[in-house]
Amino acid sequence: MATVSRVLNNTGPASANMRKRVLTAVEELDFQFSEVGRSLQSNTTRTIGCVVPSIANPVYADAVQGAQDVFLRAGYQTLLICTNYNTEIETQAIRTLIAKKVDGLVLTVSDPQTSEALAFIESRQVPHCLLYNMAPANHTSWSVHDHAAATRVADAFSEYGHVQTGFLALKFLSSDRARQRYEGFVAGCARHGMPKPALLEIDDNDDNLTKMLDKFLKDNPAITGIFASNDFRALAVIRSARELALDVPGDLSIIGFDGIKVGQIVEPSLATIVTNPTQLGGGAGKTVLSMINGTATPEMPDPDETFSFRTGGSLSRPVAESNDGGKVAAFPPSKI
Amino acid sequence: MATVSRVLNNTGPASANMRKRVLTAVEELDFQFSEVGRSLQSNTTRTIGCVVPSIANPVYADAVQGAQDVFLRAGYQTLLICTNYNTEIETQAIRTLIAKKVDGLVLTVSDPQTSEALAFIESRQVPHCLLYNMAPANHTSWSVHDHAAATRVADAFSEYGHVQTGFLALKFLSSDRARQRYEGFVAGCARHGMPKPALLEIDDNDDNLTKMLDKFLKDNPAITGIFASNDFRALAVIRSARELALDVPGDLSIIGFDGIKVGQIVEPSLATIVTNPTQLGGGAGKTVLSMINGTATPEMPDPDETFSFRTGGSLSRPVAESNDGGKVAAFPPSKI
DNA sequence: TAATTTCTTGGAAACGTTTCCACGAAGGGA
DNA sequence: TCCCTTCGTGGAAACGTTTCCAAGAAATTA
Repeated sequence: MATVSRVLNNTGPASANMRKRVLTAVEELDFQFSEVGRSLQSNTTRTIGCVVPSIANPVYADAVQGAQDVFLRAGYQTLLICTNYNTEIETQAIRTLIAKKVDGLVLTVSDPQTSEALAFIESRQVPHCLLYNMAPANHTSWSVHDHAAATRVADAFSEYGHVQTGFLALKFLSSDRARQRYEGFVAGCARHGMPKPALLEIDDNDDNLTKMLDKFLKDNPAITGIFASNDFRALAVIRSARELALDVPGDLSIIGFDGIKVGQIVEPSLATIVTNPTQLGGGAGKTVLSMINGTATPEMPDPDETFSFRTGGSLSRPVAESNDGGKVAAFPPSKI
Repeated sequence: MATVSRVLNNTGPASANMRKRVLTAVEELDFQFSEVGRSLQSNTTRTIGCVVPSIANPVYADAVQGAQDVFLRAGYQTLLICTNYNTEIETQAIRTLIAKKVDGLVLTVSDPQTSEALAFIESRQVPHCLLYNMAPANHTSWSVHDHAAATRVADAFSEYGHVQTGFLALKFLSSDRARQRYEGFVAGCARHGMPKPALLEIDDNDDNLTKMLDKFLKDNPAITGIFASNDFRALAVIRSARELALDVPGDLSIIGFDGIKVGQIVEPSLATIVTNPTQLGGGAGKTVLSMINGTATPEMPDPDETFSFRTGGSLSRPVAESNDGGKVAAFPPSKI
């Protein structure tokens, strides 16, 4: 048995004869080591836990894929758990993953400040890296600098001559990410001397988005641009605007967030903040691996490089102020 | 030690006093069983392997999510591997998963007929269920009945008065799924007395789709409708058509496949085959669990219920044949 | 009170590895 | 030829559980 271990792992000596004997036996029995026994002995599982809210959201899906690729290349496998934005599942998931002795964790928690899961991880000293969260002290996180990105959106609206804008998000700005975006956007607007953006909060089922948008625009008639908290909602707003017989971008300009691929395929194309989920997921993955192996941690991108602004057909100067035709207005002013 | 095991697992007797002693010790030491030791002893890991090409594709992402939800509810966790359509990784992944002693497997392989991975699984007798594959003998699979669905697309084109159509797919119809769709579409067209659809094969990077589409339509001037092998490609075709100054659906009708959400948000909305990846993933998950527990296998949906056709603004009667305005033509004939 | 049963507890083996260590067989030098 | 070194091999312990079994304590019965 000891000999077999040595031969198959190429550790320690073995005569040529013995080597052959072992190998033929392995062949014959179709033998394969049990990783469970191995893990017990080595106290390592070559498995990384990955916890995200939902991979139905392409942002997380891409991030998970990015991390998973990194892990696979390094010989690690990925134990995936989707919490469906449920804190209990989140906590439970972490407990189980740690009981399963994962070598590390990549995770997006609902609220890093209060997360039981995160506290538990700390107490167990498991190598880990956050993803899409604001890192509390003593944690590292790969995420989009939401605040700065949202400020950039305000810049864009300002450059195109918009004054009164709106911000569309899920009710109660439920995630810390949404809050960051809202605050960044507010700050950006303030910096340009624009009035504070009006807040349009919606439910997740956007059945009545058109009605809500209608009311919102009637309540805030000066609004010429809306920043939606993600691209899907931005596209939904465009559709609703269409139903209200509003011209996008002439009557209403829309900017999204995330930079999903379809945004460039549709008409009008979507002006948006482009992010790189795969890169973030991969980065978080590499960070965890570096913690495990004690190697140098990969350098994180500059916060301001975690996103970029991409203009598109959904953004133009407001018609009322524009002195050229709608078609031309779809192009950015030369300065940009 | 034996006592601790009994107390914590509520198996076997323990005096009230002892019970308390154990529990306080557990509390004090923050003790938690190692699942590794447990697995070694019980020969079970409460882990299911899940192998798909890529979760960047929302179809697989949703399917994985569906399976994962089922597993989580049943107390199982999911070891996810994305193969990036690479057969070597596929084979390697399966080997490792089996070495890790997963209790079962849900997987999409590139070609079930020749898959080494699948053969390996069979030889090891691991409970498993295919997903989005045509099941070879002795295997079960949850998948869309691609052939029938594609036939349905031909029906739709026929109902709307189209005669010459085209089929757009990746080069060489690389997956068995794409082949099934092509064949089903061809069969459907034949049944309606329509000529055989022309085949437009593209690369994955659709930079030059517009050019290829242009040439394709010039080579086949009678074409009035295109069936794209998935929704993203359908949307891309719509964009390219727009660039070629073609009216969709007037000059060219488009039907997609998958039924992704954005299809309903964009303008024109996308006529497509709607599938339910979450349901399929969940079904495959339940099937594996039933194999593990020896319970009754869940009933699979009728093949013809694995999809439905949803019409949309991208499909109408061809203008040349239409005797009413384009707007009205966007609605289905009353018969449907 | 003694004998018998029931209840509680801890020892030991087993699961499948790896690693340390000791033992025996070669081989080389004197 | 004998001793010493080197090499190859297998025994044993350890990793953390669970489960079987035996032993002792307590409770019941005669």
